[in-house]
Amino acid sequence: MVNKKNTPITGITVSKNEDFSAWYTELVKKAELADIRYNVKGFVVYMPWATITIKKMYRKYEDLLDKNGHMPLVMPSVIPESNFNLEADHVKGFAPEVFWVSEAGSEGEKLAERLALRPTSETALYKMYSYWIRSYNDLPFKRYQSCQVWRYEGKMTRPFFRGREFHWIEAHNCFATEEEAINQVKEDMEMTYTMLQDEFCIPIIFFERPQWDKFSGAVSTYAADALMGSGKVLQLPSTHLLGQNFAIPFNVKYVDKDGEEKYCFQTCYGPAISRIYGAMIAYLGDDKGLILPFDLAPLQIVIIPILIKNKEEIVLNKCKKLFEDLKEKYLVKFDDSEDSPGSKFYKWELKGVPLRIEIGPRDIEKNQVVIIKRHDGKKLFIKENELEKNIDKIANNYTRELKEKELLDFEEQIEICYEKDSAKKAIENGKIVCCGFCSIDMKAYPCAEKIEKELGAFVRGKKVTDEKHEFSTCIGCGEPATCAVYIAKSY
RNA sequence: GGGAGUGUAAUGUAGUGGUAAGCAUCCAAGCUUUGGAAGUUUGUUAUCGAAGGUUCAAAUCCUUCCACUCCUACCA
Repeated sequence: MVNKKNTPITGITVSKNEDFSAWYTELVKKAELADIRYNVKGFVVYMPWATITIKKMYRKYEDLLDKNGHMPLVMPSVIPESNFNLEADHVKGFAPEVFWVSEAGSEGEKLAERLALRPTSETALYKMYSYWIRSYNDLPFKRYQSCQVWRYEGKMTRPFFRGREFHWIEAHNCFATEEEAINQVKEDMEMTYTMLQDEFCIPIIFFERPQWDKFSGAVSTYAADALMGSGKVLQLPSTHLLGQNFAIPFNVKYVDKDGEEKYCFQTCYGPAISRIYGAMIAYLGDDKGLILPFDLAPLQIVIIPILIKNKEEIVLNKCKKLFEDLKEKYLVKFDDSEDSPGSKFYKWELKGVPLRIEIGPRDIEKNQVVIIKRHDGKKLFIKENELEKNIDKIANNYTRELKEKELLDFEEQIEICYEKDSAKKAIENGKIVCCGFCSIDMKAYPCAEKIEKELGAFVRGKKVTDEKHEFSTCIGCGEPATCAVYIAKSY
């Protein structure tokens, strides 16, 4: 079969390297991940192909939270204004992006009290926590919910990355001591590494955010930045030490062993699954389309028959038998549609199916099948009698291979800088800058503002673990440095 | 929040005041095909983003709104 000149292009037409934005838009549309024709800004339809993977991601995350002692619950999606207003910094941070429900019914009757569509659930949950938590026997108290939240975003929305409605998990925990709360933050960070790096193949690094960049109402914020290559980072899950900032206004107290009433120490953790999905498909995908970790693919194996006139039956039978053998263990499809083989190859590569099995008359003569791996395009010829064993091996190795291929060495991405000029150059060269800073407290904010403006990049914070680099002076003001910070461009 | 652009069928487009709109893809039916995007025949689908306005006459000109795309700012 010969490719004709007027062949329509149903695949992706732009290169990811040359025009990332256009590439992503085409990927979302052509792989049928989201439909943006719903016509409400920032609200998109999640199509089955994305929804299946997102549900699998939720399942993995929820299993891990369960294992670490969290219990699931489901909160109402509206929050009374009086509740919402209880913690001053929190209100200040979130009020500009709240959607309000203010009337109801065909006459447009005003509600006695406005209801916020939750932008996050602290102020919904903690009202209930004050009922539920009575004594030290109730602690630690660990809950999570998987839900949608709404934020009235400014101009730029993009499917999965940033919507006015997004899908996440939020975990909200209460402890008797600050130390336990700090340990929870550490556990949250470990969970994040397990999920994002090991399961979803996205390289990340955790930073303690500067005080001016923390979650509204928190004592401190620890956020994972995904390393998207060429020095740019993307904020992914963050975990927050809330101290007693919410416990006091919401009256989240317990009676301790000594009979005294005490306020809890709280933490919250918010992995936004929809954004993680966006980051994953953006990071792993290539010019042919999606690439997915094996466990997360809606379809893991597709079998494509190569039909030659008068030899159809033997090929079809062989494919059917293989399909029957594989379907118990894997998500497998036998694509016997009328399209030509080539068009099927393109289609399933676009969809990111990890393994493609081709069977044609020539293979049957040689007692073999052809297996092609999506993530590296490698073609394997497997003898029929070794098929089962080999498929298991290939499937088991797929995600690990993908992770190794995509893992970035953080140290290779950074450049140590001692003054502004070299830092500026490093940022321009697509590096993450590591430098000395006066501090990450509010008093360093003017310093950060100046530097951020000059470099066109942001102070992401202090690295959470094993900082190796030391600096004597702050890159902004020249005063003695108290810490090393990382500066990077962000998406 | 600031800037630039776009809106005609499911999709991509032609159509710059005068016949309710042409083409291709998709989709459906048939025949011939099939080792990287098949060919062919027939058929279905649009009151031109929405609402006003100008005009004898509007997809086409004007106003407002909505949505989308890109850059910038912010967040998860």
